[in-house]
Amino acid sequence: MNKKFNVPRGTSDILPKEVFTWEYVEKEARQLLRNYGYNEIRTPIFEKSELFVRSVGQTSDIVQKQMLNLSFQGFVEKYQFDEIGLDSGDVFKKLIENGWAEKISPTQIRLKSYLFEGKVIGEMKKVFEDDEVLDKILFPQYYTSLSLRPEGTASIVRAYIQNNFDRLERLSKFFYIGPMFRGERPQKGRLRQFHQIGAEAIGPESCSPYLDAEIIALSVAILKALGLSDFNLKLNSLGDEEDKENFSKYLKKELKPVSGNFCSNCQRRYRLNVLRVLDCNNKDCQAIVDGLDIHDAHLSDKSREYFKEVCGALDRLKVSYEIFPKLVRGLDYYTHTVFEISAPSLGSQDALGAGGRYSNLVSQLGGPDVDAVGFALGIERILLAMPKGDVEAGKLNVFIIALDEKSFLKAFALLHQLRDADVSGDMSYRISSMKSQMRLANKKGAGHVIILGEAEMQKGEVTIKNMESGDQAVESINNIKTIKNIILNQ
RNA sequence: GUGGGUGUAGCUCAGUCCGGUUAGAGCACUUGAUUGUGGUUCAAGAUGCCGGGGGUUCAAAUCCCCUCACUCACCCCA
Repeated sequence: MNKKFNVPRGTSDILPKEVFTWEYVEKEARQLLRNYGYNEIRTPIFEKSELFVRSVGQTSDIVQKQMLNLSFQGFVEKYQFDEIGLDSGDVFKKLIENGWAEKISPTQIRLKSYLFEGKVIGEMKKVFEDDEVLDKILFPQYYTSLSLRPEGTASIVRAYIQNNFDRLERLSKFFYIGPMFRGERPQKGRLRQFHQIGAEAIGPESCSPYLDAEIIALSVAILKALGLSDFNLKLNSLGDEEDKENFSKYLKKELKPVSGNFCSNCQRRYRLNVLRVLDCNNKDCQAIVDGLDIHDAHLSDKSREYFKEVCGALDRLKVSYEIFPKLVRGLDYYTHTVFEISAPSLGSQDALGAGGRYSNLVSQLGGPDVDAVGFALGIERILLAMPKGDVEAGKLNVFIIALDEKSFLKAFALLHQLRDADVSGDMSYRISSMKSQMRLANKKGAGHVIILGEAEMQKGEVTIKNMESGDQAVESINNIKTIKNIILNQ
């Protein structure tokens, strides 16, 4: 016997009976998104890896260990400095001067492991003052390859910039529905290929607290439309870039004496991105952080005012939320408003959706200096949290039963005439007993059955049976219109 | 990357602790219950490398070792 294949780990087939539910979710979401003035955009499911490195953030777990790199012969080149725009002579000269030459292997693997041990970044920073050069040396693969998208925002922003939307309109509102990919260990509510519904509002006029509120209200509205009610909305503001910077400094200072007590992850976070220490789940880390009394002191007056307006707008829309000063999110691009919607019923992977504002991402990716705000919802998690009721499966209008060879030919032709007239129908392609064909018709959920046998053939008629009432009618086989009307109960 | 759990019929599982006839159940499937009429009921039938490899034994689904897959949790996130 030949080898039997299974789906790759962390992926799954969405089978026909499940697709009805998926279509329902997508339909409801599309409807609402359009009601709110968002238009669908479809971007490739892979992009240059660098796009994600620069948007999601080098220090994020997504980039460091979850990105699925595409590699095939002739595409991922052996790493060469000049391919990523570095002068190799320059780089090596500097490295040799600083005694680093022997630590760098051609593939950079050794160097990367130094980074994860946290030993290298400070040292290297002294050698290369330019962050981008350092990046290219440390993560060359991200500058020479493609990756499956781990999230949607980066691609949308890229498309916004590439297509010069800022010249076209003052505010662009996009939504997307599609698969995302992360190389994590799968578990309940976490897959390597998962699907998101997301929306982004980008443009010079996107900096309004009412747009923050709209985005949050919209994500809540979609969940409610799908029958979800048991979820919590956590809200926070990180402030602008400067506030974030100040907050980081403040945290570094406050946490310095106790930083040795953090879990190993937070040891790294402390050095690379202190904010992330705040949402660590480790008990010890939480205890340390809880002792800090985090409030909104890190926010400038302007940022605090903005956040107040967002909250006010949400109040007006009667969207209930809870302010969570420790909510920081794992993607580096967020500024100001961040939010997360979680469902306690989901277990450990409880985030149904999340989002926030990202004021600097568009310009960071080479676009105009415009603001943006958005959210993403996880479809699989929505499905897990949705009330279990069955979504109506597609039913057939008619099932045609042919009882012998001669009637089969007529039946086959009739079936196609009806299909062309917008009647959904099917038949058995094997002539078997009336009983078994009736059973089949019933299983397919056919509303009516057309019977064609010797008796009908002689008179040029068909028998039409209503499967619900059991009533039968006889009609001329040539009278397609009347047959159709009976079948569709018109 | 680190732990725990589970792999037996198409599906959901019992049987494993304490080795012993022919490995079971429910659902699903096929056929039938007098001529060409479904759902409910009844009857009959088909279905298994007991995840894979190795070992112990007269004898292994059952005990031991290895391995693979799935799953849950840590981590991280949607």
